[in-house]
Amino acid sequence: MTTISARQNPSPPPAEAAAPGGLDSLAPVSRPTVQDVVYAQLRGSLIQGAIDAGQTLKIRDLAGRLSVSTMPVREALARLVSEGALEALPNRTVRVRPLTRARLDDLERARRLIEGELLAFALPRIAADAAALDRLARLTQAYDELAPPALDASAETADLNHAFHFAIYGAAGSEVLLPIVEALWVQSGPVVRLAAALFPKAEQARATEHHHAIIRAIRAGDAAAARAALGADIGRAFALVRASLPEDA
Amino acid sequence: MTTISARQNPSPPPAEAAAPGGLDSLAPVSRPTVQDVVYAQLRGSLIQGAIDAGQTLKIRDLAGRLSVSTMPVREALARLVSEGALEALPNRTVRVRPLTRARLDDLERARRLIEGELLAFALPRIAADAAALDRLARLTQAYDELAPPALDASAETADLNHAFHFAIYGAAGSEVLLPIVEALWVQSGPVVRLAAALFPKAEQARATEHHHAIIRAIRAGDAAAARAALGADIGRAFALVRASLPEDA
DNA sequence: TTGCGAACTTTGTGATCACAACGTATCGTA
DNA sequence: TACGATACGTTGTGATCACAAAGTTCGCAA
Repeated sequence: MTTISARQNPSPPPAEAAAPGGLDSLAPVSRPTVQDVVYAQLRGSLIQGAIDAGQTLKIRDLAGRLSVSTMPVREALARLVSEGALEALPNRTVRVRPLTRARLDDLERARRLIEGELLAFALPRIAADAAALDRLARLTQAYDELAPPALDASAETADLNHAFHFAIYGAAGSEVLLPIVEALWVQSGPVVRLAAALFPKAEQARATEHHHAIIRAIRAGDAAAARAALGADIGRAFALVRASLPEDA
Repeated sequence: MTTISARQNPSPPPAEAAAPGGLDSLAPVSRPTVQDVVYAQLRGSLIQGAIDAGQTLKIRDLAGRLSVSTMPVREALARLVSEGALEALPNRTVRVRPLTRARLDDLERARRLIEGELLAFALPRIAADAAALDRLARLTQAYDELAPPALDASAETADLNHAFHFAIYGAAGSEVLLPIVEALWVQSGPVVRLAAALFPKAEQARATEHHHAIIRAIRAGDAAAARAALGADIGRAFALVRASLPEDA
């Protein structure tokens, strides 16, 4: 797997690629730490459903794969557990939360509620912002062009879908709700993976259809229609997974 | 401050207080770790608003106060940061999130939305459960009896208020939304502290009035009225803090 | 053959050490 | 006197070691 260059590695210093011309990026954010990279890596894998539900994660194993010490890994795992993406068993081991019927319903309800609220709040702001509307249109177009050939559980479709939704949610400007929705998406990782694997290829087009409907509703300033389209988009994946749940609960 | 007995302390083993009669508690949960205790301690302090907004927390300082090593403290702090209770500055230091006008509005909106949903979902379940109704009634009664003499920011009133609300929310049975609301309450810690300090003592009675209204609405099966009463209960503290916000934003 | 127990392995948790980055204070110089 | 640079202290982060508890496997006895 990918190797993360640790800070205190015996390897020579990476020389930091000093900005050739200007004042670097002058962004106030400091250089990301190793644990941030580990966290982002695991989070990305979870959000794409790259790790099977129910699988247990071992600190030393992950540390070995990523060529870091156990320290950043355990902190990253702790963060993911507290976000609900992973589950801490009484054995002190952590695993990807398994999908049950009750959890599926619960997740869908939470996402419809909160994402619907963010959409309704963002709607007038986006409608009044030509640049934001343009960005959304370009994202759906990219999604359209990508969908037919590579409609399966590819990382690109997942990323474009994520980008589209969060371009909307971010416009709501809620520092409180946005990270909550991000956490819900991480928890929904196994759902989107299953849904993508289950969908007959012809049906996949419906996803972008919902996106188009959302954009139309935003342009029309119709909050109810936008919320309905978003609900259909969310419910699509959940309905399919729910129908083919192999488990009992 | 309180001292937490660490697992590997040079002190003699605590002998574990073996259950005298039966099979221990036979609960499947393992003994809480040191970091859990540290986390619970900090979380409780935050939820009661015992730590001022904007104050920075230092790992070694807290470790010294609690008589533990830095290890459990940094993990507990990381958990609280990922829950949004604390804020990680680019300096790598963490502090209690300061209250701004925008954040206040944001928090209130999120709480009204999610707690209202949980209440609406729990309402028919509670109405059909005599024991649950009784528990709520007893909690409000305890709150009533406590309110007049010790209405200030005492830990007891905060705990009883917390118990009342989460007795309702827990009945909704949402494993996804419940931890989210818990996180929102931790984030609201400075608000309730400020509100309790600001309220004229005579006005404090209104809090229990909202609780009574919620119970009446539950008994009547009136979801709209229940949601309105809950919204009034939540909005009460926020309105007062908002009116006396010393900050600019 | 099956059930139970002991020894080993695995794995998470806590402690301690080392290091880098940031902030501050103090001293020197213009 | 004021400005700046350097040195020191503080603090977070990562690595490594030590330990306890849970899980696993192997062997022995009924």
